[in-house]
Amino acid sequence: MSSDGSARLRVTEADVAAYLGLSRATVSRAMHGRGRISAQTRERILHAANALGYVPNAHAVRLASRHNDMLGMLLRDSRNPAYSALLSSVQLEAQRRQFEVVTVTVSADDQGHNQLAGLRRLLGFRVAGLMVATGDISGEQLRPFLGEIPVLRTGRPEPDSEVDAISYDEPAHARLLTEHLVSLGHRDIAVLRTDARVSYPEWVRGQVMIDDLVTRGLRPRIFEVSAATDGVEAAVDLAERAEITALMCPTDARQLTALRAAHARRVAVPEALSISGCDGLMPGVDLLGLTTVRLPVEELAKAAVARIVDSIAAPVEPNQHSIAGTLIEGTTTAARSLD
Amino acid sequence: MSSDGSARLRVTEADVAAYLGLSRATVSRAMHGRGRISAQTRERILHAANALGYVPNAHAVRLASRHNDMLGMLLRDSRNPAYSALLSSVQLEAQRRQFEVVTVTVSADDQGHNQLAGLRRLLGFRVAGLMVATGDISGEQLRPFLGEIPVLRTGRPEPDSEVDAISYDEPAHARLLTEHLVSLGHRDIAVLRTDARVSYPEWVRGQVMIDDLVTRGLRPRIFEVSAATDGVEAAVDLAERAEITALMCPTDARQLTALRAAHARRVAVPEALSISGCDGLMPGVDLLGLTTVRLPVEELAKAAVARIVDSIAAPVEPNQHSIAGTLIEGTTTAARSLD
DNA sequence: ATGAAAGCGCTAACAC
DNA sequence: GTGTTAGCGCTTTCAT
Repeated sequence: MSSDGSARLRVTEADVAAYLGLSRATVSRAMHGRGRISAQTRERILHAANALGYVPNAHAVRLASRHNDMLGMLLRDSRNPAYSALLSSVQLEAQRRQFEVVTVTVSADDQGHNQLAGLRRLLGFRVAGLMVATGDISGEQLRPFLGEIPVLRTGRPEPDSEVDAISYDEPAHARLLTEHLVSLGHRDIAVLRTDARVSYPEWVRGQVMIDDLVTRGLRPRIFEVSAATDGVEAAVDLAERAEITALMCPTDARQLTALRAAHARRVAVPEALSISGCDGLMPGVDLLGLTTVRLPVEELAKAAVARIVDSIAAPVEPNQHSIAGTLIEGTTTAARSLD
Repeated sequence: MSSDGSARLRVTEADVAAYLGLSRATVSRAMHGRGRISAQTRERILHAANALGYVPNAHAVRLASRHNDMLGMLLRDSRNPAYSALLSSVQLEAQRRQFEVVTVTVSADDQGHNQLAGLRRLLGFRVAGLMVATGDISGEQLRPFLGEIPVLRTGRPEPDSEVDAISYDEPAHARLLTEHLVSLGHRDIAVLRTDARVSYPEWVRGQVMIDDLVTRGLRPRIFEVSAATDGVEAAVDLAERAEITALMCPTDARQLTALRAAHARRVAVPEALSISGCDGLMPGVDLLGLTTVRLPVEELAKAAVARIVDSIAAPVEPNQHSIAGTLIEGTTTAARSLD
């Protein structure tokens, strides 16, 4: 487990200093650009460092220096494109602000235990702030850390009002879609509602769609999505019998399933059945012409990093901020045909 | 930029030692389980550490201890599910082996410069090994590091034979698919070939499909995929005129586009046109019934981590290892109908 | 089994 | 502007 790496990685600040007949302090100043140092020696040092292949030891730097420039991100193991997209956006945004991101991916198997272990690993790095992008760890479990380090629940709604959070405005997404369908003239609408235990955000979307439709005086048909069944077949049945003219899915993946089922049953989309999704993250979603809401991933990442950086600078009041995406009107929805 | 975190994160090894009236050395031994220490004091220490909220400073640990337990991963900024899936799998596998993974995501904008800067940042952490999961940095650019630290090009084919690599066996994937279609009786086949500059792996798939079909005595129709056009429309044109009975796409995303185009033109899939893809990573791919090849992401991640860990233990001969995925026979392909 | 002491590689006052 | 001197928090011989 021990690498006896050769040359360059063994070069230390002292080596560079000795090579130039300078002191380590001067080399240090040259490397991170702070402190008084003549432009000339600075150049010489940088040049020599490069020639010798000197790369400052990040652990030593962080141990010795006061300011912490690492952000911790706790991520749920997931193929979920929403999370992977979030990670890369956060990483890029943090980099832009000169912060390093250290990520710990936790598998969901072990209830709570893995998550807390992950948190501890992050704390070991003395991260300046913590972004928690998983719902597996409760607000309750987060509490003990709140006083010690900025914590931001990221990309997930947060029930605990003590915990600062910034998430997608899923209710808004749901309403964007219902508004879209209703304004197209649809009245007989089915909604796929995911079991909250399978996916909480999906459940929220479905539930709000249903509520909103009811508020508008409609009586949506509801199909439950669980681990066992996705409800799509049943919904398409209804479309086949012309009992519904629109089907609202909680994700684009499910929308694709619905599209496929409709196609197999020769139910024309969007002529006979309009179908909507939610996500907008699938590669090629634009080419596919899906009607959906695009999650504002980049925007969320920017806002999250900004928020956590702010609360590192000075404590902030916990707040539940959310960001809404935008409706993408594709070709899977159309005005209700009056036949 | 400086957090003056309170209580727990200020607790140090010395605090725990003082609290118990022991020496720091003993506490240290208790924390990482090595060295002679009585089970009894070990328990006491662990208990006290927990009570005081002591979390060892990872930087100090890594600076003081000999063995390096970090793996560096250079990742291309990408929404590409193949990469995000790889990242989470690698992370999980590394964790299983008690390695920490530090990732740097590089955006592709700046030719080579960003990539090298990313590499240096990784080296700063004195990572024990480097996984390079981007093609943006050439074997040539990797050369200088080869002698100093194990480097593994991961998930991408490597032209430079000096560089150890483990990647997907894209040619095998291509042949799995051609074999599948040919055995279904298809003879008039179109292939979408992506511009190599847009995506090298996609280009390989397409090119090998074409070569393999030619080898089998067929004359595939070729459609170029560039940033500007995806060739799908043209291909479906041909299907409409019954000049082809199968269309091979380089990715599942493009396959979806093709499916949609076919549907729009009322070209029945798979009756009139069989369509294949490649990836198998899209959420819901199983439900959609796509015929594709599933990239062996988990397997690759396992193999990559194993390989890099091996070469950390002892130098290995550079080698170009590749892993093939498996054919998924969906419902987008079927035997050629003889009409 | 435990403690004392010497670093690991770097930064940060404080002198000069 | 540059050098000196203490650490940062931990590990690790080497004694005891």
